[in-house]
Amino acid sequence: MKENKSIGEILRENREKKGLLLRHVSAKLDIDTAILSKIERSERKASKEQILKLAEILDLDKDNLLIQYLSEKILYEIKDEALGSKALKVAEQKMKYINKNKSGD
Amino acid sequence: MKENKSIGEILRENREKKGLLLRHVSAKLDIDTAILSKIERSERKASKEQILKLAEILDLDKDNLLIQYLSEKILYEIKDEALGSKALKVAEQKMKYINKNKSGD
DNA sequence: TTACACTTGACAATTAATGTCAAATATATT
DNA sequence: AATATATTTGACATTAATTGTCAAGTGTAA
Repeated sequence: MKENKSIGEILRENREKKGLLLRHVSAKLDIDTAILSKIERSERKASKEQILKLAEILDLDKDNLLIQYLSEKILYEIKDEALGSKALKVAEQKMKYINKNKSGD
Repeated sequence: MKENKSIGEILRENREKKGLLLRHVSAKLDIDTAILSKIERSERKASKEQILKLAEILDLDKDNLLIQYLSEKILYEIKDEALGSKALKVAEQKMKYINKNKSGD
């Protein structure tokens, strides 16, 4: 029941599945291979633009990849916080509230 | 059923309730009044340290204030994202997974 | 019109994010 | 073993975001 892959793992798996080298993909992203290597090993974070480009290059679903990316960003914010779980729940509450009241304002 | 106050609103309300001036509180925080003014009007974000100090100064529950603070930080990350809600849900899933598997590792 | 609290915006300093490059490590292949 | 290729590592440069100061402005009340 292995279900939790990091963005980095997803990117590496799919790059290798397509037989692409860091060199090939990083060229399309217009960055050094070093950075892509770090992104795949979760040593650096990608930018949103890079994620979208990577989805194209690797034929991955953009929305899915973006959701994974954003959720990692969220977790990064609270990773060292004892109250992280509670903060997440409150954020969801607020989100509901915002969405409910988002009309002409 | 007004339930959603920003951290800034909470801070201002409680500062005024105690009859304190920006000058008084900002001195304790060791910052310019301008910044505190901006924090209270949500024009700037406070730091975690400032939030904890403010909880002390204003006699507010630290955990509560911190949760509010963190949840705002989370929302800030996804405020312009169409997929924000979904990302939040996925973050919660991942959080559960992490907490479940956090033993000696 | 003076006094006081707060706000605004231009700017400076500091810190974090994002990138390059060259050298170090694998891992094959000859 | 030696060469070739792919990836990793870390020192460093550049850029962007955060966090702050300061001085002038606005609002309100004595």
